[in-house]
Amino acid sequence: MRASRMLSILTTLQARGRVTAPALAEACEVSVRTIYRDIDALAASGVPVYADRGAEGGYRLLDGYRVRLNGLSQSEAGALFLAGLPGPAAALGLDAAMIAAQNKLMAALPENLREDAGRMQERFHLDAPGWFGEAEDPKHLRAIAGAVLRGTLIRIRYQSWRAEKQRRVAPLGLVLKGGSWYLAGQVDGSVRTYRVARVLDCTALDDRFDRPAGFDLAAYWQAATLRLEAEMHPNVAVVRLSPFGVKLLDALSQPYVKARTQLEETTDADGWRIARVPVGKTSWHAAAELLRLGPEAEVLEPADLREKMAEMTQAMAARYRAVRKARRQHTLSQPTKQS
Amino acid sequence: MRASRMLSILTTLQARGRVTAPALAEACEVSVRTIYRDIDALAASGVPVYADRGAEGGYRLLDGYRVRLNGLSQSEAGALFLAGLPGPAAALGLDAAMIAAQNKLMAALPENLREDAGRMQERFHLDAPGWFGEAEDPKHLRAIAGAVLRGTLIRIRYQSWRAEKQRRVAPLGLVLKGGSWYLAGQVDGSVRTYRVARVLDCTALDDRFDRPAGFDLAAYWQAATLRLEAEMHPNVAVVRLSPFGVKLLDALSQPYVKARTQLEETTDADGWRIARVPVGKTSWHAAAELLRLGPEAEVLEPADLREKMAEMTQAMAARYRAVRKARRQHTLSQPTKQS
DNA sequence: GCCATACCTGACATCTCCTGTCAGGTATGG
DNA sequence: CCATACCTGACAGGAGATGTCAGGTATGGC
Repeated sequence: MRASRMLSILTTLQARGRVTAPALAEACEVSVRTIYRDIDALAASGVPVYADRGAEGGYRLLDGYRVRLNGLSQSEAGALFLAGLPGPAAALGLDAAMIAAQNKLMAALPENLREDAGRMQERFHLDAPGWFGEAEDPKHLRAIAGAVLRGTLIRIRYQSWRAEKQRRVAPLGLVLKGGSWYLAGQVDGSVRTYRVARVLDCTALDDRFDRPAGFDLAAYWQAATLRLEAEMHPNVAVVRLSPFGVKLLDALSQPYVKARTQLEETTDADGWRIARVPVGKTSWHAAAELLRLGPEAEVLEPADLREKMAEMTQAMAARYRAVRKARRQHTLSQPTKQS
Repeated sequence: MRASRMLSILTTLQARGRVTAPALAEACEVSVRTIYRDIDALAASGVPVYADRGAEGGYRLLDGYRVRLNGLSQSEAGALFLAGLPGPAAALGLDAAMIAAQNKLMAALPENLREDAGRMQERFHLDAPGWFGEAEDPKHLRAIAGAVLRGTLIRIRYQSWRAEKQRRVAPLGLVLKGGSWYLAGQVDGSVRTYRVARVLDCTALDDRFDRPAGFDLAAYWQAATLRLEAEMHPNVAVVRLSPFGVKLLDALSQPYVKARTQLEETTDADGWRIARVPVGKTSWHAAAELLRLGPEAEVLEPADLREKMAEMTQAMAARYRAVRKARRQHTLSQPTKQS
């Protein structure tokens, strides 16, 4: 009888934190004296059980002892600590919680696995923003995160690239992409993506919403990014490139564009090649990308883009030429007065 | 006596996996029969202990039961599952291990915390590459990761932007930045950064190395990125911008450049403003960035960059003008024959 | 098919330990 | 001061634990 009772006491202490002897006596249907004897026996067996006398008293286990993790393999233990996003956790106000949780997790691991886990933790690092980027810390991230977890509606005032709008949104999930936070939110039955940094105001509502059955954030995000990246490059420019221009395009293009650029194998008499390059929706976007290639590229099609390139390059050349002439006349005349 | 023995048996089973009755009997200094009785009692108490008869037999606990996590707060449990990098874990060959570990961790959580943890897991997502970027899967990542964890040297053949080199490296840590993997490695006493995708060959050596005392990967990486980002923009261009040019610069620049661009408050007679913009080390890099602004910007200094801009814009304008003239002559003459 | 190894069970004699009650002490917070 | 909780020793009575022995079933390796 006693043996199983002691197990029961241990389990109860692990699960409930602090329990009084009278409570344990009632649960086990024995006297309080017996419980005191059992607690003595547990302590003698090595279980770090502690007592608090007085009102608000009772028995409890040493913090940390309650946590015990066995049954993980070496790589499993290490993989757990590959995870760990100090930056995003801090952005969400969870840095202290994460540190505490990881400490407890570490303490719960057997000694041999603790070393493996620690090694993984100190030898891998995640730096979310790309080069020259910066981690965002949007004003309303925590409020939105809270609503995401609670499953309650929010009302946001949002600055889209066209205008300012107000929306009542069901926040389904948050995504961190290249250092920027995005909200996947449902409005009027469809799921949309909002850049959290562009949320001007956010009000948490008490109303709950029905989360769409089977909503898969990762799958939604993958589809959404493909769609948006395609939308940002709806057009294709036919461009004639010098050999150096080919290299420049490769060096200056992002993977999305690189992957979809079609370069002809054949060269013309001058050694130039034709390429079909995805470009932005407006002629300004498209022109900006292609202007970077300087005189090593010539836009052939579409005609309006070609015209735009011609206009812009004439204007640029004229500007530099005008200043050159003005400066040449200056050097021929008397020195200008300083003001 | 029996009660503490049963605790001991339980602890042993949790720690060791499978143990035979004779072994337990020896450890507890009782007869095998008594152990059989104790196991019966444990099972009766609800502990899921299982027996395998025959050679390679023994007692073990139900898998998963061995794992038990208490003592975490609600936010701690959630924060643990904010972590979780399926992409990088897969790249390192740890996806299966991570899934298994997280399942076990989840199973070890008390019921109420399991819901919180699951909610965090399904409502937050990390997409490491920035927009239009792609997740790398470098050929030698796993070999390098293995050496990082073992603390053994590697010999790599590396393609720097200048030439191909061979190095004997002490791999100290791996960093994932914006979807790309970097190795922090020690060579000849100093720590350097290598892009893992540019490693052409990697040979793991058996030699161990002394890890620099107190090496902090996160601190090293922060310093290294600041240094490299500064190195990539060693110069400053003085640029005159139209009102639209100011907006273009803001829209097209990355945060690093935006943060360090100095825009004068005053405008000249035409409404244009002077800006000091960090630019690349070569005139080509610098020119490529500024050409994107089209005729809305005019480079004033440095003189050589200005000269470069003048040359390039003359050349570009001439190219489009020449083709225009050629096409105008074509339209005035008889239609060209199709071949 | 044999062997070694492991789990499994009942019976029995002997011995050890567990339990509840009672009384009185110490500690703590309201 | 009071209520609540831990703490300890003494005692009578009762319950359960332990080791030995014999024989059965199951499993993998050779």
